[in-house]
Amino acid sequence: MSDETESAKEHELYSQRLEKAGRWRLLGANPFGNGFRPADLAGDIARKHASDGAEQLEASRPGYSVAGRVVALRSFGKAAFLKLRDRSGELQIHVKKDVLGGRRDRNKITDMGDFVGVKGTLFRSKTGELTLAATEYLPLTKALRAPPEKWHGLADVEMRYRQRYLDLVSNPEVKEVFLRRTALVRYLREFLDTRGYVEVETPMMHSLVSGAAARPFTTHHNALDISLFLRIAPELYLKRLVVGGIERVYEINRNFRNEGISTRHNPEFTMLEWYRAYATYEDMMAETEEMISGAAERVTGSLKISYQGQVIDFAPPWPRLPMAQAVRQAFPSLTEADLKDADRLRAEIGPKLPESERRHLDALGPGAMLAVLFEHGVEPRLVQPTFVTEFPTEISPLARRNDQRPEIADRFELFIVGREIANGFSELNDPLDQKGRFEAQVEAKRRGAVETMDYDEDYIRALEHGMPPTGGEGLGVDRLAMLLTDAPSIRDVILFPLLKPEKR
RNA sequence: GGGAGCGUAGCUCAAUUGGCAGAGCAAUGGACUCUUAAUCCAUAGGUUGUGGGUUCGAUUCCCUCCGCUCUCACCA
Repeated sequence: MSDETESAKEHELYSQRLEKAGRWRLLGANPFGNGFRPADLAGDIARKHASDGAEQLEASRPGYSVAGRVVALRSFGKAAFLKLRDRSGELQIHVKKDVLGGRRDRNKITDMGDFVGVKGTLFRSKTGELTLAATEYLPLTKALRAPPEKWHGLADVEMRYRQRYLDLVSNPEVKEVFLRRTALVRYLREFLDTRGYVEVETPMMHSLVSGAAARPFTTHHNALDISLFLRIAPELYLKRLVVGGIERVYEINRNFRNEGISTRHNPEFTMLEWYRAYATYEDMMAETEEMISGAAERVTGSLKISYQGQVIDFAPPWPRLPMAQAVRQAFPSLTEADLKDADRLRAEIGPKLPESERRHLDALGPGAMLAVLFEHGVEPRLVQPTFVTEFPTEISPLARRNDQRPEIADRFELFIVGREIANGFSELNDPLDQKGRFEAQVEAKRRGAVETMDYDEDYIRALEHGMPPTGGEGLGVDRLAMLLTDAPSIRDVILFPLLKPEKR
């Protein structure tokens, strides 16, 4: 540790452990050695013998070898109990001087956090705990830094995110959260795979901004000397694949959006997008109900979960709520005709918003204004799973127009605990209409809007070759993981959330 | 960027109206061959985030800056 910013105390603790590593070497053990191959797993042993009595074990004396991190250490000078943790769980180890003979000092130079390998026989201690009595005790890796406080664990929020490895060691429940997230992703893949969807990987570096309303990160390719954008969505590439005949296709991967960080936003986040030829947005809603309720059941064991004190019931079917209807319920003074009048809507919501937000309203048309009223008046109240339907076409540049009412799109969003979890629609496969929508986006960008899409000529060309009628959807995997793990912040379900670089 | 809060030993936290900066864990030395946050004795560990101000005296009150958390905005 050559860091100048370290305190004298840190240096002292580090030096002590480094010195002990040297003592390991004197005893013939490499403090960073390799080659010990445990035959068994601590947690498996504990489970296998959970109901075995002391006499039974005394008679059979089953032998095992395990390796793991020392997470508890109680020394008695000539004997010690320590607790070993490996990927399967924990097991207590008993080390005795008279058994280890000449190597007895090894337990004296073991610290919390070290990795050791142990061979021994199983017995029950006087207090009844299943314990492996060491016949061999081998230091494997010296931890040169001490773990966090053993009782309270690591509490500093920043340190937990920045040094996630310590968080995982110190707060065992954190590992459960991430295992559950992994189980969720595995379930999503399985769900789609069994329905004939093909998983693909499309570019993350785009030369155009497309597929969502967001500001991109910019990067640069040296050899080609071109600017590239980290993708904000894979949407247009996936639909090109539907054009190409991959009629059911999905991708689970990262999107990058250059925006603020909050408990619900990380600049890189995981999105599932899936597309299904010959499906409508209504089919997608049905599939979403099946997928998410199935995920809840698989991952939590129940269709009813508790999220931050609220009970969420995933049992389908979920209500379909047209946006205009929802807004009229929330703002009873508005008439049917008012909903098509941008100025009337502005007058309704404007005074309730802070100045910083109000000035963004001026350029918005009636569809976008309706969405603003929805976001403020309705969204936070949608606690139970709810599909909001009949989105204005104005804010849905990639979605198919409704046949009867061209001002609305065949689109829905799924809300749970006031958050958008998924967004799906019948895809716009009319290249002429799509052209016009892109042009409107370009025009908006020219007027100064920042979160608009570029005109994608190749995508238009693809549509001109013919895309079958298709339903598509995007689902925020992190946000769903939050719900299913009862996590208050998106940072709790992302192993390494974006942080400012550490000041040195 | 706005607002609120926080910053004390390696970790988790105390410190009365502004009056000598403390505890537990971890560490070091010692005792202890059945512990479960082991126990007991002893030791060491601090520029109270930074810089300034008020005061006889500041962890405490005021200001600057830095960092973090929450929140609003941006954004799904």
